[in-house]
Formats: sequence, structure tokens, C-alpha cells
Amino acid sequence: MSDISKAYEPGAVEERWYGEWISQGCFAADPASGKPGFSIVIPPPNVTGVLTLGHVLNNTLQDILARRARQTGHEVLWLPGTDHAGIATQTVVERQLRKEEGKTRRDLGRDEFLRRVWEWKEKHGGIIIKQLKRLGCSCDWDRERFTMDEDYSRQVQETFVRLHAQGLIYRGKRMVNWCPVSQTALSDEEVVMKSTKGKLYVMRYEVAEEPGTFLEIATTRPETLMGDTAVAVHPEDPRYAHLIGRHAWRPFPRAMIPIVADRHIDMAFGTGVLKVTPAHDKADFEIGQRHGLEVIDVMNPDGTLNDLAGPEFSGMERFAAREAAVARLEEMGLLARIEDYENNVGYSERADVPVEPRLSEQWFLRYPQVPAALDAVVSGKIRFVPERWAKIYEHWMTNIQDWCISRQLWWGHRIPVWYRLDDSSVVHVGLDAPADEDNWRQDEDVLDTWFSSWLWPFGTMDGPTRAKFYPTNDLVTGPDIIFFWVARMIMAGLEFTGETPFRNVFFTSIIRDLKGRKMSKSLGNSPDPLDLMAKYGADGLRFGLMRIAPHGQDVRFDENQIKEGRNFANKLWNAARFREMQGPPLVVKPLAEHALSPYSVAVITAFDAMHAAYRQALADFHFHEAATQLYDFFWSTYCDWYVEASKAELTAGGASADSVRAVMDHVLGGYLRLLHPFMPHITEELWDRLGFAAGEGRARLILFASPPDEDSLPGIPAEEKAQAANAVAAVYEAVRAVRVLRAEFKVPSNAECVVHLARHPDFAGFDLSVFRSLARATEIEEIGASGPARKMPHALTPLGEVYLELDIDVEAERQRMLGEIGKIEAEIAKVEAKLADTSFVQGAPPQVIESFKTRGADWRAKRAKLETALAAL
RNA sequence: GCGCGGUUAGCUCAGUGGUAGAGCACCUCCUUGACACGGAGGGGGUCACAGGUUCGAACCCUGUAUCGCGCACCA
Repeated sequence: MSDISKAYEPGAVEERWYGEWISQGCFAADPASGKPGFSIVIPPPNVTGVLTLGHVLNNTLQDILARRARQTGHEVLWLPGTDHAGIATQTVVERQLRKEEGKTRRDLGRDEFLRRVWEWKEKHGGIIIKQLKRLGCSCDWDRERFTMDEDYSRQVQETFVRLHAQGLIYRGKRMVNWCPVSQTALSDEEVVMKSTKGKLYVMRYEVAEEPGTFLEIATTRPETLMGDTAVAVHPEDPRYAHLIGRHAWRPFPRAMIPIVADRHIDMAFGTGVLKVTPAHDKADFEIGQRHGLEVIDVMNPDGTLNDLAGPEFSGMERFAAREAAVARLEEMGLLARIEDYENNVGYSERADVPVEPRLSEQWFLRYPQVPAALDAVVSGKIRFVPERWAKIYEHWMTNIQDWCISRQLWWGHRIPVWYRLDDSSVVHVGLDAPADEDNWRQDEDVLDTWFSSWLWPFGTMDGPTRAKFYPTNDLVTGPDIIFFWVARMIMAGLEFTGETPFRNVFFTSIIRDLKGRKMSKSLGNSPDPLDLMAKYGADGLRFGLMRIAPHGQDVRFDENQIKEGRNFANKLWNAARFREMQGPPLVVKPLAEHALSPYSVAVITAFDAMHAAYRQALADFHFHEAATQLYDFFWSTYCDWYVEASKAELTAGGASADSVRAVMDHVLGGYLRLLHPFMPHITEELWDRLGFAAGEGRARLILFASPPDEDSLPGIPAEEKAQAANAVAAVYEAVRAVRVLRAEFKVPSNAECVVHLARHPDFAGFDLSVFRSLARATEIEEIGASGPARKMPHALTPLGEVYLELDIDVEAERQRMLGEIGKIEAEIAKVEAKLADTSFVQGAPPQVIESFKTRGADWRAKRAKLETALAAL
């Protein structure tokens, strides 16, 4: 009996082999290696993050690529690290501070607060890295980087200085997206548009020069009317042409504001009159610029109204102020009506509150290398997989806007700009303050996190590493950060290294729950991958996910799929266990020197075909397809058929048993190597247990084993292989036919039977012992084409006509069946009559109708079954 | 509004012009010396809908519905 346990227990195996790989330094990339390089940089997870299913998917894919490359003889660098994630991390630490000490970051001051964030990072920042290790990721952990590492930070700031010197970075007072919760500016990409149900308020502004005449003005944001500095109409709008150049009364604070003409106004929308609030709307700001309007900012950075809004509203939160302003308008009789209205409102991605368009002084970047970056993808120099993402990229690149890179946060890379204390218009841009540093103060702001991430593919590498491993080969990431990260890395790569930073970009699926919702913490619909790994093993989780993660489409997560992964690991384990029970591996002579049965030739041929499909699938980044190939070959072709077909020979012993063992070793050995990138731990364990490991140290590991040969049996001509496969398929077809007959005639699986065969001449002389054992027949009696003496259930197969000998009187059985079919038809007729009766159908409750339909279907199924059986008689 | 992608069995999904597939779930049989996390057999589909091209369409074309995503938005 084997000493391998009956059910595979992944926990200990996975831990042991991961430890082994680490202690042998298997993941370390050597820039001095003579092997060709292969590299991937990890999309750095947020240092605050914990592992999600999205990470599992993403990193399993990278691990597959890395492990496959190791097997194919590459020196592999998979470079890991984490991202400081400015807003996210700062928010987490601030929240904790408020909760535990009742303090804000300002209470602590900048230096002390940053000390706390670092403390927090040291304490919790490693969690996701540990989790990635649990998953089996083969990253070169000694090279782990953090976007706030000293040298990396220096590069970020140098980048700023350099782009500033080139005139691409500039400072300006502009309308930006402001998050009132985080109290910082955001880039356009950090704003998500949400369809929001709201109200359209129609207000009445009196024309100053024509008392008693009112303009109706529609707005969704009455709380900003205190900042109105004009009313605008379309220059060609006949309704209002006579008013252009006159004035309207802003109700409160009461002021006379000009009526201007601007082509931006849509005559067809609302009343065709727009209130212009240059401080609180991007389009209004532009109108203000065109007409030289005053800008009145009535809001504080935290989203409350300020003194300019008037004492009545000062200090009021913006949405409360909306209600108050409407009430005030109504009181004054200046509210015409309120309509329901649905429009898109920009929300802060992080804080999930509506962003406030806000005029403020920020740093902007005019992107470098835009045409080249666009061309790199359009021309295919960088390959996007699936290809359709290239269109999204192209669209964004051709409509690209300057990037607001400054953030009013403390956690991040401080902007390397100094202002002279006595004259802040004197600016110094550089890593360090000028020599008389006491006379200068550094810009308070930090840089957008993505301004550091865009350097990741090369900023993480030193000189020798870059020489060997840059540009990287593949990037695996989510399509949700195509603009945030992928596009910007391409531009940075071109600008700072003169090369595109990667060759292929694979965009993963987005994992949703069974209801199609995005996984999120607040919904509580995101299973913890660690729990899943505890239940099903890391390999089970990986393989289960690979089988459902299609080519860049959304995927609905179902735990059952992971269970299948676990079951597959168990199947593999037991197939290996079966082989181990047959004795130690046979290395005495090469496969080709054994006398191979047609079954062996066929299984090896099928293995080679699977191997070819697997290679193609991986080359196309069709991971799902590769996983399916692996699964189907092993479970069906190898276990269900080959192993079962070979049992008799193994029991018989002798040379043919040796041959079967050799074939099993060949298939299992090759198979484990192909499966290893998907299920690294169990394959390493079995490689070792089955005795395939040879040599010393690393050479013993499947991790570094070469893939199997593409042609396992070069000595056998293709026609001969096809012939064997054909004969074997005929036998298996016949086996299936016998099984069907057995099921139809209620011969239990464990009962033996006698089968008669009128053999097709193509297979004359072919040994039938496998047919006999798989059909669980006591004997196969060969008969002539005219069939057996008495009637028996039968079926036609490629191997010939097969007959199942039964201890029954066939004619009596036929009569019995005919009788039964008659009864069933009567039942069907009853049901049909009932369903055809309109008064019944109209009167009966739907459940009753349903049950009748179901009953009808059941009877019909029974009838079909009997008819099939009858046909075999 | 413009663009992209999806719609196939109860569920999750494969399937690029030639007899509709897998796994799970369901029903029947089987604890046979690898595996019940298993084996054998079975039922279940108007391939969203409507047209068109073709000898032949889940697949190609046109339109519609619906879900999702991206972009742009009219206050």
C-alpha cells in the first residue's frame, strides 16, 4: 500500500515547498546569468491593502508566466513591491488617529504625523506580501521595492525637476477636481461619473433695467448662486437678444450682475439661460475668462460655505446650504418650480462624495512623448491583450489633458520646489533647498501617487539589473488602471529610458460576485482568499480561478469553481498514488525501447497534442484554454481511459506491465512539468515523491525542469500513431455502448455480463482483453455478422456490432416494454388534454399549470428512454 | 449622445460557417485494490429577438432589446 494519504492535504505541502524554494534562492534573478532574461514587474499593491481575489487572479497569471519562463530556460526576474498609495494610506492612519486619540493630523503636525504613518506601514505594510507568498508567487523577494524607498523617492523628485526644466511641469491657478473629504485636488482619472437622481431648480432673476421682468434660470446647484457673477444667453437666441448687455439681480447677496452672450449656451436646454458661477463650475469659469467676470469663491476647502456666501449661509455644509438657499428663494418668491432631474455627477473615487470644481493653485504636467506612446500601441510594438483595450487607450491618448500632479496631502513625495520667504515669487526647483536654506520654505504639497508609479518598471532596477531585464516582457494588470498607470508608464518609459517599458500587456478580468456586483469591502461580498486557500489550498484556488477567468471579460466568482480546483488536485494526487503503488519509477530503458501497446501509443499521442494546444494557448495568453487542456487531458484521457485500460496489464505483471509503468512515468513526468506553473506546490511534491527528481540541489526541482519534448515518440511514424489512436477509439466507443446497454437493461455496474461482438474487419486480430475488462464482461464471444442465435440488446459501434447477453426472454421483454409505452402514452394524452382545455388553463393557478407541464415532460422522457431500449432489442 | 464588450443548459462558462459542449447542480446505478474531493449512465438548450447572406448560421451582415464598461456631457 502506498504511504501517500488517500486525500490530498495541501496545507503542509504548500508551506514546505515554498520554504524550500526560498531557502534555495530559486526566485533570485541574476543579472550576470548567461541565460536570456525574462522579466515582469508586479503592479505594486497598496501598502495598506490586503489580498483580494483580484490580486489572486492577477498574481497567479504573473506567476504562471514567470514559472513557465524559468522552465523554458530564462533567467527570470519577477520584481515585487508595494505602493505608498497617498490618499488611501493617509486616510487609514488619520481615521485610526481620530478613533484612538481623537486627534487630527494637524494636531500632531507634519513630522509627527509622517512618523506615525511610517510606523503604521512597518506594522501592517507587509501583510499583502505575506499573502502573496502564501499563494506561491515566485517573486525575487530580496528585491522588494516600495515607492517611498529613499532611492526611489529621489528618482521621483528628479523626474519632477527634469520635466520642470523642460517646461512640461508648470504651476497655475486652474479649475480642478476637489475632494472636500480628503481636501486635496484630484486628477480627472480619480473622478468617477455616477448617474444621480436630483432636482432641477428653476429660479427667477429680475432684470435690473426692467423691473418686473424676470429671467427663468435652471440650475442643479442653487447653493452656489451667491457666487454668480453673470447670467449668460446664446448670442443668437431671439428670446433674449434685447437683454444682452443689461443686468440681472442676484438675489443674495443682492448684486447687479451682467447679462452676457456666450456660444457655450445650449438654447434648447431648460430656459436657455445660464447662471454663471466662475468659481464653482469648469464651463462657467471659461465663460468668466471670456467675459472678464469676477470670480467669487463661496466655499471653504471642506465643502462648507464661507463668509462671501453671506452670514446666513456661512459655515453651512454644501448640501444643507442647497436646501437653505432653495427655502430662501421660495420665501422671496423667486423659485419658479422644481423638477426631478437625473444627471451625472463626478464623485471622488476614494472618498465617494461628489467632487467640487474648485479654483486653486496646482502643479500640472503636460505629458511627454504622447505621439510616440500612442504609436507604440497602435503599431503593435506594445501588444495589448485582449486587443480591444488598444482602442480605449488610443481614444484617451488622443484626447489627453494635462495632469494635475499636486496633492494637498502629507504622505507622499514632497514637491521639490522652494519659495523664498521674503518673496514667494522667487522659486527654486531642485532636490535640495538653496544654500541659505533658512530663507526658503518648501512647497507644502506632495505628488500624486501615480507620479511615482509611472517610473516603476525601471525605477525599481539598478544599472546591471536594467541592462539584463529592461525593458520587461509582460505586464499583467486590470483594465481599470489603463490610464492611471499603463499609459503613463509607456510615456515615462519612452521619455526617461528611450524604450517602451514592456512588450505585452495582459488585461485581466474583473471579478464580480454571483449577482454581477463588483467585489467590495462595504458590500461584504468579497471572500477572503486566505480562507479559500485554507479550505482548498493555494493550488486549488489558483487552478479554480484559471479555469473560470476568461480572456479579459468580467467573471462571476463562484466558490464551487474553487472546489473544483481542489478536487482536481486530489485527482492528480490519487493518480500519482496509484502509480506509486505499482513500484518505483522505471529508468532502466528509454520509452522507445519498450514494446508499447496501442493504448500507450494513443495516450502519448494525445499528450503530445495537448502539449501543443497548451503551448499555443499560453503564447496567446489564453490561460483559461491552457487550464482546460490540462484538466481534460488528465481527468478524461489519462485517468478515465488510459489508467483504467492498463489495470489488467499491470496486474498481469511482466514486460507489458513494465511498459505501462514506463508510459505512466513518461506522461506523469511531462504532465507535472506542464501543470507546474498553474499548481506549483503539488507538482513539486509529486515530482519528488514519484522519483522524477534527479541530481542535487536545484536540479532536483520541477521549478527548473525543462518542458517535455514536443514529440514523445519520434521513432513512430504519424500514420502508425493515428492507426493506434483509431483502434483505441473504436474499443472505447464499444465500451461506452456496452455501458449504455447495461444501464438501459438495469445490469448494475458491479455485475458481470457476457458480451458478443460481430467484429468489423478493420480491427481483425486486435486484442480484446481491454474491451472485456472495461466493459466488465466475463467474456467477449465473437460471432458472425448475422448476429447471435437469439435476440439480444445490441448497438452498432466502429469496432463492430455489440450484443449484451441477458438472462431474459427478449420477446417477452419487448412485449412488456410495449405495454408500458402504451400506458405512458395514455398518461401523456391525459395531460395534453388537460392543457388543451382552455377553461382549465385560464382558471387554474400558474403553479398547477406548471406542474402539469412538468408531469408531461417527465412522461415523455420515460417514453423516450423505453423507446431507446426497445430499439436495442 | 458616441464607442466597446456581453447575452449559449437551473448556475458558472467554453465554443470564428458543417450533427449544440464542459464543470457544478439534478435523476439512476456502483463503496470493483488510486480517488465518493470518486466511477458509469441519463435528463435538460427556440444559442436574447427580428430580418438578411449562404447548400448550410450560435458563429458573417443589418436592426432591436437588455446588461456591463469607456468617453463626452445641457446649467
